[in-house]
Amino acid sequence: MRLATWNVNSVTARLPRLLEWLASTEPDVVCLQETKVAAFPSGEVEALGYEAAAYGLGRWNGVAVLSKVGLAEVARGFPGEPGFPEPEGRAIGATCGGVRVWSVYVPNGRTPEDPHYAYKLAWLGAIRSALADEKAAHSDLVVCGDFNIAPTDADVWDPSVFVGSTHVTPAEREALAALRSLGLHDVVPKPMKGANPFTYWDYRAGMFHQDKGMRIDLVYATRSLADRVATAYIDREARKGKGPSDHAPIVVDLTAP
DNA sequence: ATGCCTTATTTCATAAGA
Repeated sequence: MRLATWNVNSVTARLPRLLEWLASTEPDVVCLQETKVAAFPSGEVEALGYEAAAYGLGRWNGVAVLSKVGLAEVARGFPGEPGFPEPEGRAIGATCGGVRVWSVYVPNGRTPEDPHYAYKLAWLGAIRSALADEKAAHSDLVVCGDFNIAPTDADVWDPSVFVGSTHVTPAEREALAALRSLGLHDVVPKPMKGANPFTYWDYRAGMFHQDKGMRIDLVYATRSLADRVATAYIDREARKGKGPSDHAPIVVDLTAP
């Protein structure tokens, strides 16, 4: 099974590139974030053989799961999920080919002083509880998406730039560790060029070309799935050229169970 | 970088992103 996750930064703006990428990469299951639509373009991906389940409430956020291997038990949001204060489209779960898959878009946090930061930590605490239940119900569980946290200082291009910023604070990293303590393992993808497994580069100032990026898109999988990882890579080609997302997709190939 | 791009919208300005 080929599994992928990609923050597309608007599925509307990215639709031609997304469709081209799906056709060439041929993932079986795709987690999307920041779709930024209430009405997902299901017909376009269905034409490529995918079923689609989406959860988007407006101009911000929005997540989806696409699958060629079945799409069952779809859950939009999770029990106890906080809002800001209203619900946001930040998590969707589905069972695809026997694997329980969640696509998540963790709140950004903005700054450690911002109410959005407290919301981020509360949201992470709440999804940990929900994922504990998910793991009890599904032996093969994978949580993919834009976590908006760099797990270590090696996951940002220059730690000194991020001192005092969100995405690197101890509380955020502890929230990630709490997810791992459920028995979820960080599937670190290989960069296709250079040494850094970054998945996001700011649009400005040639950051991508200088490889000044961050690893904030993560794949957290149960041991059962992590042991099946044949390869995992960051498709930096998808970050190139005209009209890219500011995130690159992660592609994970799993051997047969 | 106190916003050097990009997105969508309550558009010719703003909010948000990380």
